[in-house]
This record gives sequence, C-alpha cells and structure tokens, in this order.
Amino acid sequence: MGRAPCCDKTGLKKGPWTQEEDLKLTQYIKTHGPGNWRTLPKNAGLQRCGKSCRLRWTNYLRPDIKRGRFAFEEEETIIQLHSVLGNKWSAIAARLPGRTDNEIKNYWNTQIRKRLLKNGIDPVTHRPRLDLLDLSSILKSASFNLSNLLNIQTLVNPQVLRLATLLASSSSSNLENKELFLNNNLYPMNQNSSEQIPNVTSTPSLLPTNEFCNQTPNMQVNNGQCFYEDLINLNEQTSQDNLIPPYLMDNSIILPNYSEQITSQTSENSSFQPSNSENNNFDMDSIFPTAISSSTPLDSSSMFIIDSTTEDEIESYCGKNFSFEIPQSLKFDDFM
DNA sequence: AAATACAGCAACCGCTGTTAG
DNA sequence: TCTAACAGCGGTTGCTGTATT
Repeated sequence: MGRAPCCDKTGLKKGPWTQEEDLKLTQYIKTHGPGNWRTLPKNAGLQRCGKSCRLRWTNYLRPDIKRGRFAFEEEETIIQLHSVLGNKWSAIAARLPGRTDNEIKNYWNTQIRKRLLKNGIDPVTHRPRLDLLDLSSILKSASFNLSNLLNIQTLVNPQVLRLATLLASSSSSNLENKELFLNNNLYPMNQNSSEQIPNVTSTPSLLPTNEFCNQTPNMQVNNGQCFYEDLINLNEQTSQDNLIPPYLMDNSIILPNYSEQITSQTSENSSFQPSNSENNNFDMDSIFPTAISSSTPLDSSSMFIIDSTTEDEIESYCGKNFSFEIPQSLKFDDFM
C-alpha cells in the first residue's frame, strides 16, 4: 500500500484555498522562492501540507500563469501534441507557455474530448471512429464498388478504404492473405482486384508485398507473409514522426491498429474484446461484429466482410470490386 | 420556485521516479 | 547499497454555478 497522504496529518487544512492563504503563500514565495515544500507551510504560517502548497502555487498562484479561455491556436497545439504524446499533460503544458498541466487536462476532458467525439474522432487514437461508420447507408447504393467508394471518402471512413486497398493490392501474396483472412474471418477474394483499384496511397510501399517487407526494416516476413501489424506500426511511426494527427493528414493512408485483435483472434476463435484502451481503441467487433463470429470461411474473388452469407451469395454481390455486407440485425446505435 | 442534471474546474489521491543521507 | 522523503505526474473527486425540467 502507498504512503498515507500528507494531509492526513491532523490539523492540516484541505479543500479550497482562501484569499488569506493565497496571500500568505504568495508573499512567502516572493521572499524565499519556491521549493522546500515540506517546511514551507510551517514557515509561511499555513495549516496546509507542502504538497497542497506546491499544487496551489504551480496550478494557480504562479505569476506566469495565463488564465482565461484557450485560444484556437492553443487548442490546435494541444490536439496535435496529444496525438503524439498522449496524456502526458506536463509535456504538453511545457509547450504551452502559461498553461498548467492541470488546466490543459481539464480543458481536454471537458471541451476538446467532447468535440472530437462529436466529430467522430476517437480522442485516444485521434482517428475516425469506425464504430460510428454508417455502412448501412452506403450499402443501399446499388452500384457499390471500390471506385465509387473511393469517391465518397467524406462519407466512408478512410480506414476501411485503406484496408480494402491494402488487401486488394496484395495480389502477389494472395494466398498468404487468404490464409490470414481466413484466420480472421476476413476474406480476400478477387485475384484481379488490384488491377481495378486506383492507387489511393501516397506511399505505395504501404502495400503488403513481400518485396516491401524485405526492403523495410522491422518488417517481419513469415512464410512469405507480411503482417498487418508491421504495416500498422510503420504507418503509425510515420505519422508520429510527422507530429501531425493522422486525421489531419489529408494525403496519407492510415491503417487502424488491427494487430492486437488479429493476434487474439488468431489465437482463439472468439469475438474480439475491447482491449488496450491506451493504444488501441479500434474495436473490430464494432465494425464487423458478425464477421468475427462467422465460422464459415469463404473463398471468392473479392474482399468480403460477411456474416452468414454463402459463397454463391458472395459471388452474386461481388464483381472485381469490394463489397461489404452488414447484417440487418446490426444496430449501429449499439456501438455508440 | 424548487428540484434535478450537467458542466467546469480546483484540489486531492496515490503511484512512480529521483535524490540525499 | 539501501531507504525514506521529496517532487512530479496522471487520474479522480467533489464543489459550485448554470441550465433544464
């Protein structure tokens, strides 16, 4: 167990600071400077613990603290830094003069976080939330193919497009991908699909070819197969190096972090569980819930995310392009 | 007008890394 | 080298003001 809080000592005050206390603390620090927090309260005539004094000073009384509303530029900076640093509030605060980590943390939790969620951005991953994807409306389109899909990126989450492109473009490793997909109930199907698919990636090397794997450090090639997690890691690294939130990158291909789900799904043929809230909020189950639970491997000519549809049914849906089938029972509201 | 819900934020809690004796 | 205290950090709590019913 941890140490008892310093303020548990009898006689020490807790709670909001009074003007008188603020004055005492400020005047003492003006004279003696900050530090020696343990002896400071006694010397300053305060019935507070040193820790409380330190917090009051660093979060409120310090003269260089900028109070008031956050400027737009500050907010942008916070979002950008958070996408790189995560909840390292002190590190973020260090780059925002006059703002404390506590203030930034509060602002994030009460304002920015909500706004990102409202706009469909996951505040943890800084990526569009696939669980909000309204695929059903897209599927109502009679001519649903990748070409159309690529022209409606404002409607469709780009991550799905990227995954689709990635899969379709990997004709050289089709067998491997098929195996991978069978293991994960995702099915690459169209051998010729890559011919039909515009290259929407700004970095062709993201395509999971063996050649690319071999040329890329840290990429694992196992039985000729590039793992998605390698691509994901590489892509994440790339975006992090750029210090730009992925969703702000208009020309890049960001892959969701499938790695953990794929691993767990491979090891046990059960539904994905929400996992690793820190690094991975990408919930496959939310996106393709029934695909995960499917026990019917399919072999067709297009990538297909499917539940209980038979192979023939798949063929009827798919040409050379991508198709998705969402079960009618799926309620997106359940994943909100 | 009163009760309730919600939002914002200051302050606290508890854990961890660092440092001095 | 060990240990206790310090300092810093992130998460959480609880108070207060405002909005809604």
